[in-house]
Amino acid sequence: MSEDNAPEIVLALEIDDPALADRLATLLGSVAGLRLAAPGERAAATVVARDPRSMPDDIALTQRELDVLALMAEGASNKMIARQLGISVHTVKFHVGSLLDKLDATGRTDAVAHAARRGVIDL
Amino acid sequence: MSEDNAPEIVLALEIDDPALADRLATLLGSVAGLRLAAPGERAAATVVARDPRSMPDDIALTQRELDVLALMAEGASNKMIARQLGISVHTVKFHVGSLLDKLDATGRTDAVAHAARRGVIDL
DNA sequence: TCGGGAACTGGCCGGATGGCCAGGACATTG
DNA sequence: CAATGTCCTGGCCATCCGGCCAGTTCCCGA
Repeated sequence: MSEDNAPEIVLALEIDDPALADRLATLLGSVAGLRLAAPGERAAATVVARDPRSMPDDIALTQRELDVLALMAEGASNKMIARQLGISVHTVKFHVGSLLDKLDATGRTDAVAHAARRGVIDL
Repeated sequence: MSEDNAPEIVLALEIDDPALADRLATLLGSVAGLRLAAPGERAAATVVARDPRSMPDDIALTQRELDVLALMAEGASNKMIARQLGISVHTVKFHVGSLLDKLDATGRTDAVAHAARRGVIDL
């Protein structure tokens, strides 16, 4: 069908882990319609992978805390989160407090930023 | 050779351009050893492409708003931002208000999340 | 059986936040 | 010059936030 109207897609790699980078380069390099970017070449898309070592130890968040965190990232207020999860505002505050503590954040905005930075959530 | 005991590499796609996203999804979806991530699934790597033309509106933020936004993303309170920028808390609130309006956010957490999503700031 | 963690709820309170009103200074552009 | 836009400041006020105290149910592991 559409082969010639679409030129090769140039992909750049930004992978911290050398092993993963090598595997991806091998896999992607042999795909027809794809080409890996030369150093400095402008790519249509970039494959990025955060360094797994940047995540110390899994920051043990409970399921409920993840629920609350996700809604926080949506900009939801405590009241909204409470309604959404069917719990009381007090309980939401309780979980938010735990989140602030575990994520070493000073406020909910900081907590979401930290969580996003660490890959705990995706914005 | 390298014994490929390695499982599939899960790839997430974050492509602004729907056409490019579709082409990449088709190409990458048929590569042995690769799998595209389900929505929200944690991926080993992410393919990103920010189409500069996809945000021509560029959400016209003034320099001062960008200053405030950056500090907000650091989790700074209005008082801290005021001290940092050498302006009054009222002025900070003013800029925050403009930010909330321009970014269509309900609060500072939402504003930071939106800005990060749109690539206005990097967490 | 006796912790202990997770989840949940309540009250209280100081401070932060955001919306609204008002104003002035300063530079760029028509 | 006048207009526009950015930046700055002030007050007022309803609401929200986060921290503190307290308690209750579960369920799991020592």
